[in-house]
Amino acid sequence: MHRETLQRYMNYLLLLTKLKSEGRATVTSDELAVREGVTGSRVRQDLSALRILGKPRQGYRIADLEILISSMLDILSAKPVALVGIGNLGRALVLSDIWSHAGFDLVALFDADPAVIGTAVAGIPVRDAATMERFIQEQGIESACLALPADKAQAVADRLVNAGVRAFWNFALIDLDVPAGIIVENQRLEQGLMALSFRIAKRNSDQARGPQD
Amino acid sequence: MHRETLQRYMNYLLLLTKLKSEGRATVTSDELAVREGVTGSRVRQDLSALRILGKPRQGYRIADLEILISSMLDILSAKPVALVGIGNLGRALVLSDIWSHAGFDLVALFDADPAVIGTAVAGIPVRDAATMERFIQEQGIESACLALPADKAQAVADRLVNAGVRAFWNFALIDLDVPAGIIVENQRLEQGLMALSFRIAKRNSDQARGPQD
DNA sequence: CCGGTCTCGGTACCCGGTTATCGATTCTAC
DNA sequence: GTAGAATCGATAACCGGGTACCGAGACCGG
Ligand SMILES: NC(=O)c1ccc[n+]([C@@H]2O[C@H](COP(=O)([O-])OP(=O)(O)OC[C@H]3O[C@@H](n4cnc5c(N)ncnc54)[C@H](O)[C@@H]3O)[C@@H](O)[C@H]2O)c1
Ligand SMILES: NC(=O)c1ccc[n+]([C@@H]2O[C@H](COP(=O)([O-])OP(=O)(O)OC[C@H]3O[C@@H](n4cnc5c(N)ncnc54)[C@H](O)[C@@H]3O)[C@@H](O)[C@H]2O)c1
Repeated sequence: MHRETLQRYMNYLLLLTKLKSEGRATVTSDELAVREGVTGSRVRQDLSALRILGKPRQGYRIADLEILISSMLDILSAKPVALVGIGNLGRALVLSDIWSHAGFDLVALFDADPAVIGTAVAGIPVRDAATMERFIQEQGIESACLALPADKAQAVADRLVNAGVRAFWNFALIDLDVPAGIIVENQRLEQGLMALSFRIAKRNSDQARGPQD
Repeated sequence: MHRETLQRYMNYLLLLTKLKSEGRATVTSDELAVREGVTGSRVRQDLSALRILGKPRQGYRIADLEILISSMLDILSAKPVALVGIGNLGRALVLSDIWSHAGFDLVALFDADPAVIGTAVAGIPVRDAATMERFIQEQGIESACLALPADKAQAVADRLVNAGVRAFWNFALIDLDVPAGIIVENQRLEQGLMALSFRIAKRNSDQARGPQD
């Protein structure tokens, strides 16, 4: 599955949550389509691929969509995850509620700074990074989020792989070198900002040329 | 231009910076290709679209690539930008060095909390959000980053649009409603985490079925 | 100097994502 | 009950990004 498609599914889910909170029980393909900038046709094909059936003149049942899309993304499972690096970024991530939304359960925080070890963030204690391997192994944690300086990330990742971690959400500005089979999802905030820059440049040049429609 | 293509250009740029720091002066299309998981053909077409010429048996001059890709993304320009919401996330963004890499110059910070107003982060003073409009107008700032709670984001965005802001980098978990022509680039960290969840589920099911190759 | 090899530039083709279209089904209105 | 509108499901057509391929230029070794 391509990234665009995956992103569409995620956006459907985000939108469904909103619709449900408004009391809606069903939704049509065209409604989902306009929010995504695609046609109803595309939406119907997306849902069809998940074996989701709708009813003519009624649409799709929101509850069905939520369950099926969620299970495809495997975000119902509460996979335990650890976060290493309780700086500004780490703290913001801990305090956000994205973990449960994406099927993770944030169960452990680690840092190397004595000033933060022993404190708690969002009720989760910050442990000494020196004790990391043991805790990870004992708890069977297979996912980790890295929010620490680029020059520390590779060494920490190596230790975590040894302890059994098989998937990383990496914020450090470095390409991690990991064994085959280990997943690294890099979160490069730079890219969002560069994309914004490009869109600004494009809009400005389009307006300078004058709208063509 | 599609998002995938844009992302490829950005990755070329990131990689070029690294190569240059290693003392390299030229790079071949195949070298750039393997890092991106595409063929040399695709890279040559990408570069050809930017009117970048290489030399047979030598490759492309890294300096040329950097300048042309950078200018396409318009990241040489140092556009002034303001950041609103100096919480954990805002602080992490201020302290990162992504702004200059993406063609922006972070010139102003705003918050509503008296406890942080008057302090400074990375040498930039935090101003009272009440004085936001005036400063934005006087400085001619047209870009803003929103790192504040979802229920405050729309009101702040409205005020900023009135003051002249025409592009947003939005971290609040809400779909901003803005006039036509105003750009909103949403940074949804949830998506990265959901993508990780999906990749984990896919790997696990693939392994269960056994490698097919 | 010359064949061999490497890599670029351009072209043709392919594939899959997207849209368009049409028949089938269900609900509403009278 | 029937006409009409709305919406789904399926299929076909379209389009553009990606790949394969080939000829041309550049460097190397002998
Ligand atoms: N584009 C992006 O993805 C992006 C954006 C912002 C920041 N970042 C990066 O995220 C990282 C964290 O940012 P931040 O503002 O929170 O930085 P920070 O300095 O505030 O936090 C880093 C934390 O990591 C801890 N740490 C250092 N070495 C460690 C180790 N070996 N084991 C465990 N913990 C260790 C430190 O004690 C500190 O608490 C930085 O590398 C920054 O460059 C990336
Ligand atoms: N997926 C994501 O994109 C993602 C991830 C993490 C956090 N977030 C969001 O980012 C936002 C900030 O996160 P955080 O951890 O820094 O929160 P935070 O509470 O630490 O910081 C919010 C800051 O905004 C300030 N603020 C509130 N109202 C304001 C106003 N009207 N004008 C100016 N400033 C105002 C507060 O004083 C505070 O300093 C939150 O909304 C959070 O949900 C999003």
